[in-house]
Amino acid sequence: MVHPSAEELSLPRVLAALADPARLATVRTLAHVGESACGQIQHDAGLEVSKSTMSHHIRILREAGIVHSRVQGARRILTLRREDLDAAFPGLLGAVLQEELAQTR
Amino acid sequence: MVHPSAEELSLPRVLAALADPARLATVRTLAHVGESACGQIQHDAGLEVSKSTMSHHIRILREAGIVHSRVQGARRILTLRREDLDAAFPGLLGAVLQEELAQTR
DNA sequence: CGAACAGTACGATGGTTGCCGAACTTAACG
DNA sequence: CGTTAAGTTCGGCAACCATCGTACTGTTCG
Repeated sequence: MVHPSAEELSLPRVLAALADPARLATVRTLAHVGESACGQIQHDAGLEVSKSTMSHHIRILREAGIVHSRVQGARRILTLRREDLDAAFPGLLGAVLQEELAQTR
Repeated sequence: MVHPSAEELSLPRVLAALADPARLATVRTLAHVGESACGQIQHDAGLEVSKSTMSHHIRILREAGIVHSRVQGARRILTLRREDLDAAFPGLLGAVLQEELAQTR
C-alpha cells in the first residue's frame, strides 16, 4: 500500500487528484465525517460508480498523499492527511474544502 | 476567444488546468511579471516546448478562466484573473502561488 | 511589397485516464 | 465450513490529452 511521505508530496499530482469530481466529492465527504471506510464514503458522497472504479479513485488519492488508508478488519479506513497537506501546501486544502456552495462541475 | 464569466468558473476545471507543470509554471511566472505576452512568458518560465504546445496550454488556462488574453498588435497579452478566482475559490490561487520552494514535479 | 515575427488552427500520434466486469483475497458471520 | 461482505487487481475499451510539425492569419519592420 503506497503512501508517499510528507516531503514527497507533489503539487501537480495533488491538483490532478483533486481535479476529478468524484474524488473531490470523496475528499469533501471525508472532511465532514472525519474518517470512514471506502464503501461508506461512496454512499455518503452519493457516488454511483462500480466498486472497482471507487477503488481506483481511492488509489489516486492515496498515491497523491491526500488520503491515508489503514486496514481494520475487512475494511480500509480512510483519513484525510490534513497536517501533511497543510504543511506542504498551506491553504490549499482549506480553499478546496471551504466552499460548499461553489460549482463542482 | 472564449473567456468564461466569473460565475461559470468550475473548481475541477481550474484544478485540472493547474495540474500540469507547464501550466503551473506559466501561472506562477505570470503572477510575478504581472502581465506579459505568450512568448515572453514561455521564455521567462523556461518552458521548452513548441509554439503550438504553448498555445494549447494557454488555451486550457484561458478556457478554465485562470487567464485573460487581450490582443495588442501582433501579441496576446495575458493577465491572471485574480479577482475572479479569489471570489470563486478564496485562497486557492494564493495557496498555489505562495510556495516558491515546494515541489513542482 | 516582402520578410520576419506572434500566435492560432488542424491533423496525427503515443500515452494516460475513467470506467466497467470478472476474478481474487481477506475478514466477518451463521 | 460455506456464504456474504469489502476491497484490490487485472484486462480491456473508449475518451481524452500533451506533444509536435505544418499550414495559416495578422502584424511589424526594412
